[in-house]
Amino acid sequence: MVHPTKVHPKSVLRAARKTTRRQDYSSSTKRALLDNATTLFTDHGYAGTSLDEVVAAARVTKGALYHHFPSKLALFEAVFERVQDSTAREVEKAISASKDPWERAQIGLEKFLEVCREPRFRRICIQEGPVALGHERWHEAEKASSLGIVQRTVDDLLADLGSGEELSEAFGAVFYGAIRSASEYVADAEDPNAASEEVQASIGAILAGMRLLPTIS
Amino acid sequence: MVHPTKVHPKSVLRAARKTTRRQDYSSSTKRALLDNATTLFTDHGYAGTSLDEVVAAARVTKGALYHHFPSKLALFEAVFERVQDSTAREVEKAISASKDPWERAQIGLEKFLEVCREPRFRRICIQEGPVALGHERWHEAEKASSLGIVQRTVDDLLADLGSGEELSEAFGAVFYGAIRSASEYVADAEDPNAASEEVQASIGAILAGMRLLPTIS
DNA sequence: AGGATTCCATACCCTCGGTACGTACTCTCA
DNA sequence: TGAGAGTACGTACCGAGGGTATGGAATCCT
Repeated sequence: MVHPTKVHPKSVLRAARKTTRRQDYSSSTKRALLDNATTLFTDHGYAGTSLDEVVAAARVTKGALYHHFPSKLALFEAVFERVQDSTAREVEKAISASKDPWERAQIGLEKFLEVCREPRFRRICIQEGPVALGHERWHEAEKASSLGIVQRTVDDLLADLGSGEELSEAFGAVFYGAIRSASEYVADAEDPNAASEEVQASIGAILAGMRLLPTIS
Repeated sequence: MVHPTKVHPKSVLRAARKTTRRQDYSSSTKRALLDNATTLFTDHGYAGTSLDEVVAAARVTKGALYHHFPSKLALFEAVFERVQDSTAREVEKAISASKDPWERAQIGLEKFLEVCREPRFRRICIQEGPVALGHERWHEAEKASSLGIVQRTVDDLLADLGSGEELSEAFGAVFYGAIRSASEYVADAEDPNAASEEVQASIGAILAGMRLLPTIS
């Protein structure tokens, strides 16, 4: 887009520093808005948090908020994507430790349950997400993130079994729902550690059973 | 609570007819409110429907609404419970056709997926419910309804296998999540009939695998 | 018959998302 | 280096919508 024909020396300096002080301030207030909005959305949900609360927590005014985000929904969307990305990256990184698809599934499940212990992802991405963004947009976003990870993992399992590929998407949806529900079961439990073990044993049993099947159809 | 010592002849007549004309009018407008609120909540969600729309559709005013329901949330709650109850009863009735736990599971799943083709239950009880009522209240309601059915079915399966009872609740949560997610997979599919078959085959495979396990732990 | 109660309408209040506009500060560029 | 342009906000206000207060008409009780 930008085609500077001549480069001013000062511009060179700024190109080295990459940002101006002004931009630093700006991105700092934007981060403050995102951070505080994240905690407020996590605690009170989308409809339950007012923008006045957000800007007060970030120590700015609505003018600042609406300079950075065109609407409350856009603010939530930015929060949503940040939480989603960080979670997905964490799980993906843990999974990459192994090559065996069954081990990867187990590691991924364990890591996912661990991440969900903190309510951020559960509340923002699982509970509020589909309602605030709409089921359509939410599903698209999940397909590119958590659901995508589950889908690829399931595909690997089916490939290892050598059958059931035509049920790939259905299995992906089923397992994703199972994992989501499991994360809430763990979060609601009085003893989350024990609950996590239970859930891992349950899904582990399901996977073990599938391995025993001669073919899947 | 009520201990009528003497029964007035007129009261006897009303006891026979069971309701007065006035009560008929009242319950009629209440039903109109519930019906229209149900379709509006289904189409636009909880936050997306205004009470003005509801009362306009029911051809009454906010005075009438607030006479019957103390708040918007209470209105939603009434709608929620009605949809939830009718759905649960339908599934329960279908399940009762068989005694074999594995067959009951299959029948229940099929019926549940069929019921979820109509968006009422999905939107109101699955999507909006937890956000509008709060996760706590929603989970309690589900435990007494759909989740309860799934839980009892799962318990029967584990009992038939003769192991895994200590994982009962975890399995219940996992399967319930799987089924919920499956219903949305079916609803979003271009060919819901085919998608329903896929999902039933997937969960069927999972159940078949579990039957092959010597023990579950 | 007359008071009590139910059922509902009307008018109003308050919160909150969003907009219009003003302003101070900074960056650019001659 | 200083003046114009643009950025990053702050302030004041609007309108939609949930909720309330009040009143009245119909009905029920005795």
